[in-house]
Amino acid sequence: MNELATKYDPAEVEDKWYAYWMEHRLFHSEPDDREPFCIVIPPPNVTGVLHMGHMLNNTIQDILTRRARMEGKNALWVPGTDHAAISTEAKVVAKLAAEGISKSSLTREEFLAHAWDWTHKYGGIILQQLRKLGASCDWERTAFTMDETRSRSVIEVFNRLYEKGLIYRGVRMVNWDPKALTALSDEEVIYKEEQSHLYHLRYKVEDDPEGRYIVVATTRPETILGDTAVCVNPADERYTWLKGKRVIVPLVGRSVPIIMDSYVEMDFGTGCLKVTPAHDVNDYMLGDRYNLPSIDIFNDDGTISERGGMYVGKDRFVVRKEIMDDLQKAGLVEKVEDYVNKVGHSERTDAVIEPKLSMQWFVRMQPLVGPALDAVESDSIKFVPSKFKNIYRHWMTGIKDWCISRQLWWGHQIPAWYLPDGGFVVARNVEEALLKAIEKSGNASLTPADLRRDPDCLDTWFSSWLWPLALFNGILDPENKEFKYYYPTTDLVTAPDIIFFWVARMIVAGYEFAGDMPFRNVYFTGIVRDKLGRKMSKSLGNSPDPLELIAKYGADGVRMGIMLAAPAGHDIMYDDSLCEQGRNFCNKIWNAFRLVKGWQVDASAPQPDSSKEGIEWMGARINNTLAEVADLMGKFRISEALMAVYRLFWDEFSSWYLEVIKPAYGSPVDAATYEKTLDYFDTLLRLLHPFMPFITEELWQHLRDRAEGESIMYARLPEAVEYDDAILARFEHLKEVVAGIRTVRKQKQIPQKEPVKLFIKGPHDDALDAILIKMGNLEMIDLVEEKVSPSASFIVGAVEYSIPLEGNLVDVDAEIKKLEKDLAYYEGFLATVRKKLGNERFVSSVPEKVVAMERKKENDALEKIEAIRASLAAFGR
RNA sequence: GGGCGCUUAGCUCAGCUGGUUUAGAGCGUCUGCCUUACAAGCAGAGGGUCGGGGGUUCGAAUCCCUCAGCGCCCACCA
Repeated sequence: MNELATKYDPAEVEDKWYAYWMEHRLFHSEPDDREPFCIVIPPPNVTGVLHMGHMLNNTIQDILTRRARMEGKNALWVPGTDHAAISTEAKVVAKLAAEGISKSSLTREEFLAHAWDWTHKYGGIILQQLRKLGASCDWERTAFTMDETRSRSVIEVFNRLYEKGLIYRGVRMVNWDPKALTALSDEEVIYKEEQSHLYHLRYKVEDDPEGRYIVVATTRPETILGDTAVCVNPADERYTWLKGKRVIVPLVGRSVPIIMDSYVEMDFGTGCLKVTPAHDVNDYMLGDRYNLPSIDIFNDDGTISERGGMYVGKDRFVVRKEIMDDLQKAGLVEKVEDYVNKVGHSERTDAVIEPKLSMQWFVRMQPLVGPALDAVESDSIKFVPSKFKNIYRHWMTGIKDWCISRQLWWGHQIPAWYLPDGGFVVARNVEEALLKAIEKSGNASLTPADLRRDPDCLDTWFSSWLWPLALFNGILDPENKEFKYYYPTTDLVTAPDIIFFWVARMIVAGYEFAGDMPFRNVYFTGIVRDKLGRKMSKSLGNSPDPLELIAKYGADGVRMGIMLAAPAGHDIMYDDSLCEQGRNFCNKIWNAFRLVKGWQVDASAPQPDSSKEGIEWMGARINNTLAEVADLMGKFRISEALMAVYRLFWDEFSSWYLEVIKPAYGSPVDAATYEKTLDYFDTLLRLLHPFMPFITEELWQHLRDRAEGESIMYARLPEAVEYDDAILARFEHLKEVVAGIRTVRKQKQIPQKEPVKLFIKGPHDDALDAILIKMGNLEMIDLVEEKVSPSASFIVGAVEYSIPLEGNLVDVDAEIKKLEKDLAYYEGFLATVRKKLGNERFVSSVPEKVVAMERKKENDALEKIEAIRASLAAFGR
């Protein structure tokens, strides 16, 4: 094995092992007698590409899945993609536009053909990218939110909810996206603070002999075209004289009534509110209450319509400027103030949302949320971190109806058919619709051609919310074996920004359609930010390309890098240097392997005592970490678990254990030590595998002879067994002694190769003497009553260690200074301990255990102080 | 305007049902080393009094109050 390169080359092994895992179908899972473990992937947009958020998210899912598999569970990670209605349709529309084709010139079928072409061309790229990461998804189960089973599930669910009276169709004020030309749900509107203006406009009082006017403050002057009233607070004495009067809308010249409603805040703006019922949620409410006409002045794309009467065809933001110019010229502007307000933007297109009155489909959510709320409240479904429970509860308790219709073609078409003479039926297909239509209309001569299907599609999330159910066909065939085995799934890993869009709704759907939770634990990742704390985004250009990172650092290195940066419950401050650390760690593992496999083994060689001692310690140390990692993983503290393994491998196994058992150069290692070392290496690789699948498979395969088809993926993770804490404590003491010797060597410039003598004064445990001699390169250890001079000494615990030196090498002043510094420290410490112990109330009111601990501290400090004093005395102090 | 969270070494974070040797880790920094597994490395060292202030307690990074800064979620003041 000596011909192995000194550096690990990930490119050489990653594709090889991924192909091997695929070839042997090692990711595939079928129901059996084992305990199931299941994760369903948050389906990425079918035509999307991998970004850092996916990297984080999927690395975590893979770690959880691989670990469960190695714990002997039947682990399944189901991959898939989302049709992403709005964003995919927008991409296809843009692509067609580039070719000079407008969507409106196409039939629905033609457009969908283009959309499917696009999906087949770009769809699944992201899943290929996940393979580069090492994702152990069961690709045989890859699903799509618009495939046959998922589509039928969506239609079924729509029908069931409709039959229960939980889906209705009606005219409501909805959020309109003038760019995507569709209605949106409330959740798809992002409110952003914007620097804007508050325009104070003059409305003349109609037929007023004195020519009086009132001043109305608005942020949207262009909407005066749709004004149908002006409202003041009835308690506002400034405006009592306006009662019963009418005012003239500036420029427009329309006469509108003054209405009085306490909704208006007297101390905001001028206390006068213009009312535009068609374009503002609150104005709509006022219009409703006072029976005002509603004038919709906008076209769907945000330009002014014929009904606006002026500026027809111009964009709303252009009109805002123009109308202000015209108002200015007409002397109808009182003043313009700077003003910061919140403006709703489309989550997908970023277009400014226009409140719009329109006919849409809605789900009544309130009757559905009960069990979902209770499940999280009672921790039946566990949220990690738990702070998201508050956010969830707040949303659920104030939940509003969900607008599910979208004016798109790409998606699940709403299963409603309109009858020729009015009315509609909801059905699972056109045949069923026809039967229902005939029954409803009493017209037996109806044919499918007489029915017109609702052209709109459903919100993407109306299919996503069924994901864990529909993946196992749990909607259409709830008694099937797979659904019964894998559902409820185990963990869900997702970003917190889709808690309402997706997580909450899945929980609702789980209880509504299957009577059970969709998953037991939800792990919310942080948001990946750059090292300046900015969210990674395309527009900022601060997001590295994950595939380039993998090419540079290896998939294992990148996985480790991102996990090191991802403490539970925090955003991720990502920096390339973390991947570098990951890559370096791979190299460390690689070289440890080169060392061990490079040894000659001599079956007849005796096992040195130092190796026996080292083996005993390493066994305990590994068990210690096994337990720690199990505990941390159970709490989803994944980066801490990784760090524990990292330190075990690097600091304990490589820096200590391997150095302890390493044979002299050119000498063989004894068989017992060698075998035990391979065992330990094997265990460490298993412990590492969920985090770094590729390098661990590569080395595990080479560590011993493996049969074709064998994989570390299915090697069982050892469970921690009992060990003696004293072994660990003893070794920690030894490390300090060795470090002390090294420090003396460094200060006195004594090379490691030159053996030294070590004199020990104080209680000495000789259990690790063989290691001490080897690691310190000691020619002898001697227990003494009095310190030997001249020498350099150091104290560990209450034991004084000294190395005799040529007199001229001893810097007496420095030695004394150091000892005095230590003495001061321990005397200070002793004082604080004694202060406690001297306190009546402490000794009488505190558990005995605590007092005993303080007494031990006191005792240890005293011993230490005594040792230091003795040392100083030897220098004549 | 509500609600939640955060502020601990240069950086990123543990510790927080108060007492586990007058604060821990990784990275970075500094000082020696190209010592035949690894310079993507080895060995050693330095570094914070726990955002400010007040309080409770025998004892507080850990509990309470308050101030400041940062972040997130929600909300119809145009």
